[in-house]
Parts: sequence; C-alpha cells; structure tokens
Amino acid sequence: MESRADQGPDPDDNVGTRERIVRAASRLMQRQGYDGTGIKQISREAGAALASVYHFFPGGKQELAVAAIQRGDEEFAHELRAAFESEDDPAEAILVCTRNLAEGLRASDWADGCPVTSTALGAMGRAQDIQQAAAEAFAHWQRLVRERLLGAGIAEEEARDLAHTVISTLEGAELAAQVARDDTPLLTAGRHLAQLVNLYRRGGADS
Amino acid sequence: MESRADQGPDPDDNVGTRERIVRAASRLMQRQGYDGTGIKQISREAGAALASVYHFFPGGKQELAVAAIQRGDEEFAHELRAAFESEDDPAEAILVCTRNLAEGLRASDWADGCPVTSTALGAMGRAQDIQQAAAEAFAHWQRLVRERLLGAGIAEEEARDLAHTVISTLEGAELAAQVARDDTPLLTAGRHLAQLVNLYRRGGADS
DNA sequence: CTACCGGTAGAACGTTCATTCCAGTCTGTG
DNA sequence: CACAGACTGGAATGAACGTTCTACCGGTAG
Repeated sequence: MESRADQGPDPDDNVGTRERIVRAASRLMQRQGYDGTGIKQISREAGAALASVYHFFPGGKQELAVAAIQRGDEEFAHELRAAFESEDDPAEAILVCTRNLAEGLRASDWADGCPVTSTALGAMGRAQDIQQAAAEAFAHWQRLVRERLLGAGIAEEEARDLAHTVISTLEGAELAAQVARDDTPLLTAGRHLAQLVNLYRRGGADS
Repeated sequence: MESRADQGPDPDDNVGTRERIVRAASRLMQRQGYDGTGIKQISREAGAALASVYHFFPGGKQELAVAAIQRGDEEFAHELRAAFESEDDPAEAILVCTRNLAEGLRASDWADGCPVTSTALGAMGRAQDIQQAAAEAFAHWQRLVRERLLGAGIAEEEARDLAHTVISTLEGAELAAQVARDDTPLLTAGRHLAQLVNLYRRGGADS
C-alpha cells in the first residue's frame, strides 16, 4: 500500500525515499537557501533518483520547498515543546531554548540557522505557497509560546503579544549569532526575554 | 579625476555608473537574495553595460554583494541615527524606529526587508567576505544603539547587552512581519523593547 | 593631429539549472 | 505465470547563469 516503517529506528537509511528527499531538501535549503540549492544536489544527497523527486513532488522545486519548510516548522516546534516541558517556569524554558539553539548552531559550525527563514526569504516574492508555509510556521510557534504563557497565569492579550516578541527575538538572535559566528546574541536575548516574561507574570506594564 | 556629483540632487539618474550599479544590486538582492539575483539583471536594472559591472567590480558577483551589504549597512545605520536624534528618550526612539520599519515594509508591499539579511543568508557558507561584511553591519548597528543607551545613563555592560537584544529583536521582528505580511510583530516588539530599556534605566535587573 | 585610456556594447564560452521523457526494474496481486 | 502500477536510471532539452573576450566610443593630453 503505502505505509512503511512508521515509527521505526532512524539511522536515516532504510527510511522511505520520499522522507529522505524531504530531509535532504530541508537541510540543504537551510544552509544554502532556495535558489542556492539544486534539485540534482538534493537527489544526490538523498540517495534518490532525480526522477523520484519529480515522482513524489510533481509540483517541482516549489512544492519541495513547501514540504521542506513544513518539516522545519515541525522540527522547531518539537524543540520548543521539549524546552517548555523540561521546565516549570516559562522564563526558564526560554533560557533553555536559547541555549539549545546556540549549541546546535555551534555544533554545525554556524551553518544550520533557522530552517524556515533561509528557505523562505529568497522565494517569498515569487511563490506565495512558500510565503504562506513560512507564515504558518511562525504562527504555529507563536501559538505554542502563547499557550505556555497562558498556562503560567499571564493574561490573554499580553500572552499573545509576548509570544510574538519571543518568536521574533529568538529568530533575530539566531540570525545575529549565525552571522557573527558567536552565540552571545542568543544567550543575551534569552536573559532579556526571561526578564520580560517575569515582568508580565508579576505585575502589569508601564509605558 | 574621479570625483563627480558628490552631493548633487538624487533623481537616481545622472549619478555615477558605479553608484547606480551598487544601488540596483542592493535593492535586488534585498528582495531576491544572493543566488536569486543575476548580474545581467543588475546591469539591466542599473542601466549599465554588463562589462561595466566587471569593470567596477573585478571580483565579480561576490565583490558586488559585499558592496551591496555595506550599502545596506549604512542605509539602516542612517535610519537608526535619525530615530535616535528625533527623540530624547531612547525607548521612545526605538518605538519610532519600529514604526518606520513597519511603514517601509508595507509601502513596498512587504518586499523590502532587511537589506543585509537576505543578501548574506544564502552565501554565508561559501564566501566569508560576505559573512564578514554582514557581521560588521550587525556590529555597527549594535554599537550605535549601545552608545545611545550609554548616553541615557545605562551602565556599560548592560548597555552592550541591551544593544545586542535590540538589534536582534528588530531584525527578527522585521523578518516576522515580512513573512506574515502584517506589521504587528514589529509594533509589538517596539513596545516590549521600550519596556525593557526603561526597566534598565530605572533600576537593576532581577533574574 | 595622433595617442592613449576609462568606460561601453555585444557576442561567445562552458557550465549548470529545472524539467521532461522513456525505457527499464522492482513489488505485489490475480 | 502474467500483468499492473509504483518507482528508478539516464539521457535530452532549452534556458539562464557567471564570466571572458574583442571591438569600439569619447574625451583629454602631448
């Protein structure tokens, strides 16, 4: 039929061809962007035939990029959820998250930034499928943060706004860290975001 | 000898060929990224011959991208300085800055994001000239913010850290706004950054 | 006038790109 | 066994890429 190895081990081999293609596309576009990544390179890296790429993604590069962005969406959402579940205090969880991002960035020699941003940035003006997929990823992450802040007793409107800023700052700090090849921006942003969250948890805001 | 129209009017014509090339490269790469922008497209848009591009930039596309990033650097630095000089309160100046960014983004139908980010992202792994130019741009902006915060009575170490977060958040919020085609992330980030700055201006921080 | 030089026009190079096509090999079903 | 349908190997297509090259212009200097 079409199911296989639904939740098998993950040595990155033995997994379905389509899955390998999406993984390769996501990783390569994360590092080189949409235009910088060729379909032949993806098929080579995935250990798949070029024709297989077009078999699974008849929409060509564009459809493949959307799938890669959705993959990156779920990847970061998973990391976000893990950080939130590892700490009771949401401010502390944000600190954990920035530390994890910094570690991943350094481990890849500053090559693996946000998996959505670099893929989406260059193609936004041309393909609205891609822009929409990226927008949904950002909205998804923002929703996760918002719900966690609500659970910590922050009022609804303030939780929504804070979630926006948390995602924006995480995104920008990861970018800054990647460009500077230095994790200071990420760690600093984590500290400041924690302060900001604590500010809203205890009292209201003054302008 | 080599000077021309140093500070003449700016109808974007009559200005030197080299200058027109840099402008076109900066604007096009801002919208389409490094790989998404062709040299022929740049020369066409600049109203210059293809050979002129290679005459002024013998290093080819890479050297041209570095010049485009430096142009974007100075562009945003100018906007930053203008915002800081328009307000006595640095927190208020940051709010002005986010509003200006939001307006520019909407005016271009969400096409003109950060002029440095999109140019640098795709080429970072390949050309360290480009990564370095982008890093210098970020450091430049961070320095401008830091000096302004120092002038407002914030302690040195805290001013440096805050400046990092201000730049990171501005960058991330502009990205989020561009992707979502909605200026909410930018305006919200401005409010939160202002609160954060005020927090440090009045007292110390608690973890 | 001639000589020269910064700048330009356009063709040409080899390469790579996304995409298409077809002939083939598997895999499971009747 | 035969047959279908999912999947793959590899070649081919036409366009676009970055870069190079040669010929040519317009002025200024000798």
